[in-house]
Amino acid sequence: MQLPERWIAHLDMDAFYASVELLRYPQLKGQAVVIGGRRADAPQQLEDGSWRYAKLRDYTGRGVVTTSTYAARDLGVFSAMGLMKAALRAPDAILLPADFDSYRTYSRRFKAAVAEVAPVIEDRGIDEIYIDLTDVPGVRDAVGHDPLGGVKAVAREIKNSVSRATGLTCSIGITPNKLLSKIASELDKPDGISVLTMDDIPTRIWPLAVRKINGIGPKAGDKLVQLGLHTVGDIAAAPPAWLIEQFGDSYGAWLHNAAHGRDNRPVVTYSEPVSISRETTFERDLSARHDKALLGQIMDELCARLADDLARKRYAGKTVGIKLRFEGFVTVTRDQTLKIPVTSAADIRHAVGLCLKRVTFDKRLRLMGVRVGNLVHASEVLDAAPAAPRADPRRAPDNLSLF
DNA sequence: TCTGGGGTCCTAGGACCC
DNA sequence: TCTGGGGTCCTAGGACCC
Repeated sequence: MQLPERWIAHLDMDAFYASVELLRYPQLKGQAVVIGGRRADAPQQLEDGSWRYAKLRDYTGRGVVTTSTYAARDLGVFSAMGLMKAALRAPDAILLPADFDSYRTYSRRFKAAVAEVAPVIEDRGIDEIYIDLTDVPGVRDAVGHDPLGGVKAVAREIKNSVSRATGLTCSIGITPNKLLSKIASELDKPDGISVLTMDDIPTRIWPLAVRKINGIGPKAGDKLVQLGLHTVGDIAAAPPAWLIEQFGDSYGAWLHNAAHGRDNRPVVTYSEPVSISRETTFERDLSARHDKALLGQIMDELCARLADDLARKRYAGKTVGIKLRFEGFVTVTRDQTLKIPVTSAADIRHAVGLCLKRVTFDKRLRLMGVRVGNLVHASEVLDAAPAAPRADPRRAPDNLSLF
């Protein structure tokens, strides 16, 4: 066996949100539970101390499944599925609203627990991370005699540490790179460890569906299947020149490399945010004419929350953007880059007004969002700089006239 | 039964400058 | 007096991910 230059782990918490909820409601263990919906759906404790839960069948609205327990998945309920659709498949499943504060707490805990064993960690969101194990003593020292054994022992150590800190299980894939590890962590889920070398690609990776590769989404997946390529092995066997013809220089070449398990991206332990945003989907579609006041109010609220986020994270941004989604799911964005970075709700709201002027409102709205990009640290913004044009609080700014 | 909210990255065209 | 070639910034849309 050719020894890899790196050992990269991908750690994925098992049904993370649902598992955190089961710590709070252990009596639900084994049941079909779906996370999603509104705060109003939170369980209520009755006088006799027992709990009353919302059932999926009683849900009405536009929410989606955030996560589900494995019992719910057995009934065909998966992440991103509309709750109304999920209710058809599992009407008796229990519905719990998402509690992101709690999930963030457990997220910090599990990452700290991993860092005690292996400190080179790349954050990939609330419930997964990449870990570079190459220089972890238990891995490095085993290279000479039993590399795979050393890697597995460290993986067990990480899982034990996570379990002690959180009471939760996770699945770990360990391979020579991030691409393969991401796939490997799913091979033995939940609570599993999978170690793969490049030699395992033909037997363990090539039989998998093309969508198992991180970076092949619904569009590329459909196109590949349309072209007769169903498995990763099918892509690997395709002539690279043909892939490039079909998918373009960049993506075509990437597909070829990915199918052969090649990926040299480093584990990145720190990154600055690029943008911060807030958006909301309405309970019912709103008319720019009819619901003007309400839309103006919602936009004010979004700007206020975004300004809060910026202040809390100590960022300012030079580009303000809006996102509008109309009935029919047609999405439109408009950006406005300013001379001076903004932080205040009023300055954001003013720039939003400039963006809104460039949109035609001929359909009802389903969603509105605000984003601030081109971020700079708040400390780098000169207070002495001339103030950006501000909305006069005594008068409705003219941009409000659009709503 | 239509499809949340928070992100990143890529592409492609036009403006503008040298 | 019909028109090159970069580089960079801005904008809009879209794919993809958790």
